[in-house]
Amino acid sequence: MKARAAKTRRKTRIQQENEERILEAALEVFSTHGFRGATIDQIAEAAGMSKPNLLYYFRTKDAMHRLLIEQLLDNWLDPLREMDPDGNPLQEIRSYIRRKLEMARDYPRESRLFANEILQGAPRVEDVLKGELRELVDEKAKVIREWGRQGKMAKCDPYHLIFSIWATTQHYADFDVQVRAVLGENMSGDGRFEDAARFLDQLFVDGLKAPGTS
Amino acid sequence: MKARAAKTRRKTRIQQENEERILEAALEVFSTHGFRGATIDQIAEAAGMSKPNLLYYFRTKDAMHRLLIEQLLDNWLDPLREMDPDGNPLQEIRSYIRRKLEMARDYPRESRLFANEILQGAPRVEDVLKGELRELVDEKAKVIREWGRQGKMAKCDPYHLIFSIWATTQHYADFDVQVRAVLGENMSGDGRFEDAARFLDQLFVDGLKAPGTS
DNA sequence: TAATAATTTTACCGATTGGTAAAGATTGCA
DNA sequence: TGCAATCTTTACCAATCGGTAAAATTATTA
Repeated sequence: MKARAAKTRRKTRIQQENEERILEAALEVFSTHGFRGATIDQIAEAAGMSKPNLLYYFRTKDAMHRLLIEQLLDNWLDPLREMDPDGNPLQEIRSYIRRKLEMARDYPRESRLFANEILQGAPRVEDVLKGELRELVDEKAKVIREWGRQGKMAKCDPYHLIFSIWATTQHYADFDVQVRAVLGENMSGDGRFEDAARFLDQLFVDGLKAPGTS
Repeated sequence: MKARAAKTRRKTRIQQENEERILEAALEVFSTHGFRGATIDQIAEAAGMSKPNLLYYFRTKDAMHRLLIEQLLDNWLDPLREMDPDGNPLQEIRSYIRRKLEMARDYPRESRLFANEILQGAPRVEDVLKGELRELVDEKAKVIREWGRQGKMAKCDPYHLIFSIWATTQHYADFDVQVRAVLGENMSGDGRFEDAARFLDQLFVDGLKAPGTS
């Protein structure tokens, strides 16, 4: 071991590459089988690596999962954070929906990883939900309620509005198989995405206009 | 073995009771861990039964899961089937949402079982999705599109409308942990349910009124 | 280039997995 | 009540699980 403090030891090129490959493979496997359903052997094979070699980089199955969830939560709340209290309400909601829908399109595995975690009781993220997430939602709920009070949009329950936006957008990632089965495989992903965006705009944006507005 | 044909042998009282207990336990375990994450030992323990004894009634893990999924799909499509082409469009949509929401409240484990299955690629129900489900949705989509054409409700993409109803209602079962974390545990389940119902009515029913209608 | 650090492989471990064989206990019925 | 059918238990199995030890190999650097 070098004299340099272990905590700050720079990452090797090989280490960098392999950790990336492993996390990519782990995301693939965890997102489709959940934590308990995933096996280290599966992940190792997907990463093109022997199991002991994988375990040289991540000492436990849990370590991989924990890191993935951590990275995920960082990005997951960003779109909601960006909702601007001083912006145009319906425009802000429209942008939020659009961003969430883009995430469902571009990062479906991350969405499914999260869905699996919640579905299975959120044993590894409960504190984040009750802490960071709840605070952020409380804050934005106040903003939305104030928008309603000022007549800038329809009055509605802001919590259930946010839930509905989460549900409808993430649905396209989490229930992708079902969506494809119903719409048929012949329509392109982009086509589905545009149709969904148009419908959700109509539902949420037109539907939540302040009464009496054209 | 009796002379009576094996296929039509009547079920014993004990058999009846134990199969029920097993399916109840299996639903509990499968719905929270998914197929691969669930173990027969877990199910047996939840059913208060030894593993070999359980396997006397269901010869494989798959057999339990298959039966649960089968029973589930039977009920799952009923609310959509009940949507009446000759009824009042917005009232029909309102009732459909209400029924789906009630199912999410009363049968959350069934909802999570289904969600787990879809999330994990629907390996065991793909044919139902592409067959029965798709046909039913196609049929109802035509009805909704016709309602729009006749000016009885706003014109919108019927497929994405149905997806949105599924997503928003099932969200309360599948993401229950998250909903509770955000809303706090102090609100009763009934309170949450009523708030959700009110919001979804506002979003879908008010939001989809025909343009120019009061 | 030699030595040292980083990486990979081989061989393995005890625990748990889904499932079986067969003996033992219980039940229902003639 | 006796006996066959049904049910339950005990004891097991091979395969897979998450993870380890340590030797063999490869890359880095003084």
